[in-house]
Amino acid sequence: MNSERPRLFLIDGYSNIFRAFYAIRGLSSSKGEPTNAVFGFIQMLRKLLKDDKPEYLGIAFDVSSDTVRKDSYSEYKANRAPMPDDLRSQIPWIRKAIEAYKIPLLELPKYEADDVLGTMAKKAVAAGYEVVLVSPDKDLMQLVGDGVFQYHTSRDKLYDPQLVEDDFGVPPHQVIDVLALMGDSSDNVPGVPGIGQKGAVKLVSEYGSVETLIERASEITARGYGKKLTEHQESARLSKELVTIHTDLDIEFDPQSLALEEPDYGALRELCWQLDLNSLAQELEASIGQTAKPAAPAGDLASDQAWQDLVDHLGSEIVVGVVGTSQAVGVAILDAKGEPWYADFRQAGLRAAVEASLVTWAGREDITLVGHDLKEVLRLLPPRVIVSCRLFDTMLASYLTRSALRSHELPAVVLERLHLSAITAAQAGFTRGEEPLAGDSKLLSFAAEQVDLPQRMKAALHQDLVDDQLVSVYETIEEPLVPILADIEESGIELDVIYLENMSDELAGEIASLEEKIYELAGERFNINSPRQLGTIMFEKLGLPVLRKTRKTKAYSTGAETLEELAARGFDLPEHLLRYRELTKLKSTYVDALPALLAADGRLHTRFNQAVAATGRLSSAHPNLQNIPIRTEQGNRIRKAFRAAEGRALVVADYSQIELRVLAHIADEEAMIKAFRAGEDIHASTAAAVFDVSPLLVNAEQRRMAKVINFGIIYGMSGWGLAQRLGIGKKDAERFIAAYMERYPGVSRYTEETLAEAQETRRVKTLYGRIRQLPDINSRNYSLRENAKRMAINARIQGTAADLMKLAMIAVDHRLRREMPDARLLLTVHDELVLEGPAETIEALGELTREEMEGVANLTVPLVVDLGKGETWYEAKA
DNA sequence: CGTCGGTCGTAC
DNA sequence: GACGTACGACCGACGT
Repeated sequence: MNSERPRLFLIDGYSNIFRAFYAIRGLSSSKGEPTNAVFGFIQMLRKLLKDDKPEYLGIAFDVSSDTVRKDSYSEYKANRAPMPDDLRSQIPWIRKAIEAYKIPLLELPKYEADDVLGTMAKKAVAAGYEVVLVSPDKDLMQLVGDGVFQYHTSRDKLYDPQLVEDDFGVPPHQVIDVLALMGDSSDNVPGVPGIGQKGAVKLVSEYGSVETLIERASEITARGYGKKLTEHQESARLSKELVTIHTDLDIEFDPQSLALEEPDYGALRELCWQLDLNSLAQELEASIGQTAKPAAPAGDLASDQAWQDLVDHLGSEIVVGVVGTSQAVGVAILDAKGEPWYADFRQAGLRAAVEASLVTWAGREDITLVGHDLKEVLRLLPPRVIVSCRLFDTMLASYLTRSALRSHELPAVVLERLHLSAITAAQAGFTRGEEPLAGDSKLLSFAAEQVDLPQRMKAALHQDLVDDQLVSVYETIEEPLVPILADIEESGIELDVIYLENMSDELAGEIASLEEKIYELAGERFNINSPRQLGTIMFEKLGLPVLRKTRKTKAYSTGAETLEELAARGFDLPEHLLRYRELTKLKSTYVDALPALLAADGRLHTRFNQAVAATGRLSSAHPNLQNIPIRTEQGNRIRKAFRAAEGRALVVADYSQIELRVLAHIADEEAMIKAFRAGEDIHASTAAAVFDVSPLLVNAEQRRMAKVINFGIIYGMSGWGLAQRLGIGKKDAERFIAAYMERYPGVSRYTEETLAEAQETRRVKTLYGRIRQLPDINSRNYSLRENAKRMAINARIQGTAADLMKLAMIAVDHRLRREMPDARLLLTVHDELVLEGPAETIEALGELTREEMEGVANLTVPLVVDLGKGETWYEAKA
C-alpha cells in the first residue's frame, strides 16, 4: 500500500459478526449468555487497531431488511434464515463495544452496508485516501482496485486486484458477473440454476460479462450452459443487478468524523467483566494501567501487646486470614476501623498471642470469623478445641455459588467478584520453599489483601447464598465441616517409613531387571518413561501394529489399554512395559513420595480441599491420600504402611454402593429400591433384570457386565462407551441400555428430568440443594454440550453422595467428642471413613461410626456400611 | 532453571 | 468424540 496517503478502514459490521459467531463455539458467560460473537468481534477490532493502526475508521451496518433491492425484487433475501437467537442477543453488546471504541457507525436507511461501504470508498478515494474494506464477504471483492483493498482478517489477507483474481478466479470488475451466474442461496439471489462458482468463473473468463454470455448463448454447448443461460437470462440480469454494489448513495464523506479516537477503556473493561470475558478484560486492564486497587499495606504488629490492644476493640465479626503457603508465617486481621494489620509469627510472642485469641473466639457463639479459607486459621488451634463460633468463609461461599469457576483461591474469586487482580502468594515472595522476610513490604500488602478483600466480598457472597437457597447447605454441611477437616489435617496419620524403604529397594530391584529386559527387546537403551521415545521404538523401529493414536497430538498411543491389546497379540515388549509402568508408578508416586512428605512430627498431614471438586466432593493433596492403590496386590501393599499409633487401631467404614443407592432414591426406581431393601447384590439383580434370568442363575460374566452398566449409568455413558468397556458391538450395547431403561424406568425418567432441568436452568441440584452450574448445557458445540449432559447426570448422584458423606462426618465427629474423646477421624475417601481409636474399644468405635453413617439420612433405600478393623489400613480394609 | 501442556495412571 | 470427580509423576517444549 502507498503509505503516503491517509488510510481509511471501513468495517463491514454484520459479515464480521457472523464470521466471529461461527468461528468460535461454546463461549458463554457465567450466567450462560452466549458471548462468542462479542468476543470474536472485539478480538478482530483489537487486532486491527494494534496491527494496522488505522488513522480513520468506520463501521457499516444494515439498518433494516427493507432495502432498495427488496423493492425491485421482493424475493431478495426472503430465503435468509433469521439470525440465530444466540447471535441476536449479542448484537446489543457488540454495539456497546463499538460505542466504547468510539468508532463511528455508518448507516443509511434502505441501503445495505455494502452500498454504504462502496459509496464511502469511492468518495474517500476521490478525496485522496487509501481505503481498506474489512470484510470476509466475497461480494465486496468487486470494489477492489484503484486505491481500494479488501482485508480478510481471519485469513490475514489484504486483497489487491491480483490477489482477487488469484483467489476468486476473475479480476474485480468481473466479480459481479460471476456472482450473478452463481447466485447466492442465502440471499436468495437466483443466479442461473446449474451454474456454480467454477462454471461461472470459466464462462466469465472466456466471454467477459453476463450480457455477452446471453448474447452468445447459442455458441455455448458445454454442459448445457448455453441453454440454461437462454432459459434464465432474466434471472441472470436481475441477479447481476442485485449483486452490484451501489456506489452513488447520497452520503457525505467527512474524514473528520471518521478520525480514530482513543477508546473508552473503562467502559470496554466493564463490558468484558459483565460478559465474563476475563482474559480480554485483563488485557484491557493492562492497557489502562489500572491493574489492582492500590491496597494499603497492613500495619506490622510489633508485639503481643500490640495484638492484644487491637483485638480488645473488635466487634462480633472478626476478619482474619493466615499468611503463608504450606506453613503459617503469620496472621492478618482487620481492626475495629477496618484497617489491615499483620502479626508475623517470627516475632516473639505473636504466635502465642494469636492462638490465645483464637481459642477465645472459637468458644464464643456470638463471634463470627470471616475470611478466605478459614480452615487454615482453625489449624492454628490446639487439638480438639470445640469451635462454637460462626464461620463465614468466602472461599466456601464462592464454591457453593459459582460452581463453574475453575478456582476458588482468593485471587480467582477476587477477579470474578471485584474484577481486581489480587497479589498471589508467589508474587508476595512465597516461592519454592522461600518466604519473604518479616516486615517485607510485599508481604504486608499481601497480608492486607487476605483480610481486606474477603471483607469487601462477604456481603455479595452472602446475598448470593441467600438468592440461590444455599444457606442451608452452607450452614449444615460446609461450615460445620471446616473445624473437622482442620482437626483431621492437624492430626495426620502415622506412616511406616521403614516398611516403605524396604519396599522401595525391592521395587528398585525388579524395575532394574525389567529395564534390562526391555532394552534387550528394544535393541537399544532409551528413556522408557518417555511415551514419545517408547512410541518410536515400538511402532517405528520394531514395527508393532499402531492400534490407536493419542487424542490431542495424534502421537502413538502407549497407554495401558493399547499395551494390553498388543500383549494379547503375543508381543513380549508390551507385557514387560505394563509391569514396568505398574512398578515405577508405585515407586515414584507412593513408595518414595510419601516418606518425603512427612512433617516434623513424623506424621503425614494431607490437605483436604473443600472447594475444588465441582460436584461437592472433597479432594486430598500433599499427599493425595484418596488414590492410594488397592486394586493390584502389589499396590495394595502400600496400605500396610498406614498404621494406627501404638496401642490404637484403625476402623474403616465404607458406604456400600452409595451412588447406586442415591440413584435409586432420587430416581424413585422401584425395582432398584426393592433390591436394596431386600439386601440383594445389586449388580446381580441388575443382571437378572437386564438379561432376563432368575437371580439365582446369574453367572459371573453377566454380573460383571451389569456392574459395568450400573457404573456407566452413573457416569452418563453412551452405547459406544459401553461397547468399548464390554468389548461388544455398539448395537448390543445399545440393546443392553434399552433393556436396562425398560427394567428401571425410574432411571430413564431420572435422566430425562435431569437433562430437562439442566437445559431449562443451566444447573442441577443435589438432594440437599447443592448446585452445579452447567454453562455449556445448551451449547451448539457437540462435545461441550454432551459433556455437560454427562456432568448433569453424574453431578446430582455424586454430589448427593458427597453431601451424605459430609453430613456423616459431622455426625460421627459430634458423637466422638461426647462419647469417645480418644478416638478421631483420620481420613475420608469419598465413600469411606478411616478412624483411629484405642485398640480395646475399637469394636465400639466401629459400631458408633456405622450407626451415624447409616442413620445420616432417611432415604427410600437403606444406607449400609461395611466395617473393617486392624492395625493397618491394609488389614482394616480387607 | 521454572512453567505449562500432554500423556499416563491411581483412587472413588 | 464417545465415562463422572480428583491429584500427581514425568517428559519435553518454551521462555527467562
